[in-house]
Amino acid sequence: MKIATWNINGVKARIENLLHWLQEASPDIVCLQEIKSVDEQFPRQPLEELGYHVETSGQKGFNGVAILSKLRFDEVNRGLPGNDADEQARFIEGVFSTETGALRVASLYLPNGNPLNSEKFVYKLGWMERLEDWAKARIAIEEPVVLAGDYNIIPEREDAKYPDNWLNDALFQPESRQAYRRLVNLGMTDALRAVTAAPGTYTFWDYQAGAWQKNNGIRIDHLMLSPEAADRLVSASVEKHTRAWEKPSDHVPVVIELAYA
DNA sequence: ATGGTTGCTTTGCAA
Repeated sequence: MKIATWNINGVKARIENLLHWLQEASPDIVCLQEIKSVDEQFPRQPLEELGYHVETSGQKGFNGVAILSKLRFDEVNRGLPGNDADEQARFIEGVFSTETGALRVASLYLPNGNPLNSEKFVYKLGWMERLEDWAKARIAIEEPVVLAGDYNIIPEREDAKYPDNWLNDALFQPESRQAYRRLVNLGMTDALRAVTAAPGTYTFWDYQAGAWQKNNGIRIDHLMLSPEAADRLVSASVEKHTRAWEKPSDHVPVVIELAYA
């Protein structure tokens, strides 16, 4: 089973690229972030014509997440628990049936958190505490879980071409990296890190200042696996070539293969 | 070097 995550930076602006990539890669489940669309305007019809079930959690103008799946959704939940006042659309999860039971897949868009010393950074760290609680509960019941999305976190120096450029950025703050590390210490596996130890594997290149041409990238899109999901990990890869397409997203898809029939 | 680019709520804001 192929499961992907992709921050597409606007689903309406990116629909042609999305359809092209789905036909090329044929993933079974795709977690999307930054759809920047309300649910009513999400272009679900061409995706359904490719055989995908579509579940969205959108909002006007920015944020927004979705899951596309060739498998039928047994269950869908929107929103990360732990703060009823949080109205930002950054989390959706689906539950699917496999031959060995349920598989849970979540699509998350973790807050960027910039600038530092602002409410946005406080919100980021609070959101990560809620995510940790969510992961703890899921790990405790020994359920296979894929927690995929744009984490807006550079885990290690080797995950940036120029790590020193990010020292004053929320994506590379010690607090952000420690919160990410706590997920690992709970037992979550960073799928791409587990498969490829090669430095220089990036998932995002800024639109500005020729970052793509200079390979000035960072690795911030991650698929974190619970132990039961990690046991089935076969491969992980980055769909880097999509960044060179016309009208690209600034992120590229990351794909894992799990051993399900 | 405080630039540079993109998408939406558009001539500002978030990334």
